[in-house]
Amino acid sequence: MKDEAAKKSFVEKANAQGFFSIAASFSGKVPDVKAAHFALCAGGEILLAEEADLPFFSPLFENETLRKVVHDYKPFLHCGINFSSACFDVSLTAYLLNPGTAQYDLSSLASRYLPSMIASEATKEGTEETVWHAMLLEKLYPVLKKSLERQRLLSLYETMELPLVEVLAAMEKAGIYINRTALHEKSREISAHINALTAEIYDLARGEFNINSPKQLSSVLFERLELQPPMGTKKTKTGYSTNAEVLEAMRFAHPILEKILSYRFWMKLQSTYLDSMEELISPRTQRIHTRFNQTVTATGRLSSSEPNLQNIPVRTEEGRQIRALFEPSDGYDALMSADYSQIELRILAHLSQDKNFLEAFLHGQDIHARTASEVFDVPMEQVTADLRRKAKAVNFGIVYGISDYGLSKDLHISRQEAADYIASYFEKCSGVKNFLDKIVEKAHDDGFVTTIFGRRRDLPAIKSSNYNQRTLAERMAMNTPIQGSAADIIKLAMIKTYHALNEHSLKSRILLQVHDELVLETVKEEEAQVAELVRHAMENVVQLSVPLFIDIHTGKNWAAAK
DNA sequence: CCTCTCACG
DNA sequence: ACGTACGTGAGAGGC
Repeated sequence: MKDEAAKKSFVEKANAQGFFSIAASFSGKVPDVKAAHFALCAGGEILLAEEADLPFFSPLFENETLRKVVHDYKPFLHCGINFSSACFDVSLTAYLLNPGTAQYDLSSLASRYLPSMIASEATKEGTEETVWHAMLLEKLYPVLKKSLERQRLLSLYETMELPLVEVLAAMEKAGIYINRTALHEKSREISAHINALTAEIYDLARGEFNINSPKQLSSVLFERLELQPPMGTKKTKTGYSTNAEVLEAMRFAHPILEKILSYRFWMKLQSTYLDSMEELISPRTQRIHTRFNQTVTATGRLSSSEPNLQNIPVRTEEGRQIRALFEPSDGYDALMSADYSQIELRILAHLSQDKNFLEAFLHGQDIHARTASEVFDVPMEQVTADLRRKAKAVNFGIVYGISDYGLSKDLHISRQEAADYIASYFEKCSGVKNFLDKIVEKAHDDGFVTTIFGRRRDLPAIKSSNYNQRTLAERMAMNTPIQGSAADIIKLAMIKTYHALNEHSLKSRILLQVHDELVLETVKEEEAQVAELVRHAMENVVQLSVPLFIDIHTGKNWAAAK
């Protein structure tokens, strides 16, 4: 690396083509990621470097006119290497080009986008891996860049996905504090519940068995106890399904059923949210550093893993006690939750221009009550809680790509009744009906759908002769522009919020994103200012035909911030 | 490694 | 007559 001549020649080649690639191997976990060694490539010329050589490279790295081509930018940020807007992340661009695939590793991308590359070359052995990666990156760059431009995805990359990486890295680095003592206490409490239920279940089953095994449970319920499975219960490979829906439907047939449901509930909390969470507390920071994955979902949403902090319980009181374990870390006073109100239905209003939806949101009405009023033909004042519940289910169904079967199952009504609701809905909300018809037609014609911001999802199955595959693709065509536009909006809001907090030198920071919600930790003196700043950023990130609205709550823990 | 189940938006 | 709600991640069992 001390070879000045080699470096000089490398810089010349990089300058001549305006870009160079960097592959690195990383070690350690967030927030202690270290880059072990690097391979740089420009015009086929390779430079190798260790972390100690970084100062040597800083003029090259900091040159904003030179594009740095990498695969997976976030780990670079985690170890302090920032390429800002001059970064071309091939994993992100490949994701934008085809968000439906699971594979964005370099070998897969090489075989997909470099047809001249022989299969064996895409996973070259023998050569130092980082060197090979740097060479692949250099070849992939012009191909991916051209595809991105051709599909009008470059601005989405530059204004949304790339700037978001820095925000996500900061959130991952911050982590969220979990009260370990309270977690142990909760775990002991739940273990007692589980032990008691286990004994009762063995007693009622007249023998011991593994309650966690659907196979064994099915044989106990439907063979030993000779219980009758509810009509239409699905057969799995090993017997009748024993899921909550089945057990609920037959819950009064035998006292064991309530016990099983209860056992399952506590077991879920214990194994998924208490036992495994503890193992993921960083010994150094005492916080949980989830990963926010940017190239996973087909719609543009983020996902969260190790652990997943986007599915922490909230719908039951006992579940909310798990949420209450998340607290502000040292030096912070509160957690703040800011969530979009009905963002998907507001997007539906915008995309469909349906008169009822536009009017409801422009007048600040309760959208489900308004829907009930229309569908069931009663004045707004006479909408009962039950009618509202039903209308809410229909609205959800619309967003998912409705079917009478799905709605009937959700509401426990007959298929005919569900079909009647849908027919009435489409009669009253003809704008929505028209939009859904048009988007499916467009998907058939083009083979893809797009969001408000131009994110695209290919739907090749829409031409399938297989009924299941084709109708699934049609539902995706209806759902993706809605779910994906919501994802776009909150991503932009995160970028805006993050920079607004930085520009005002505020200590408060974003910790989590849960699809339509941001969770921040705040200090007392900043609370009012942060609330105002977050509201402004989230509500004004885009101008739709209807206003965006967020609810903000602050508390001593995540459950209290609701 | 796949299946089943269940937590979230 | 057919079988379907959209998008995720994770634990446990069992092959």
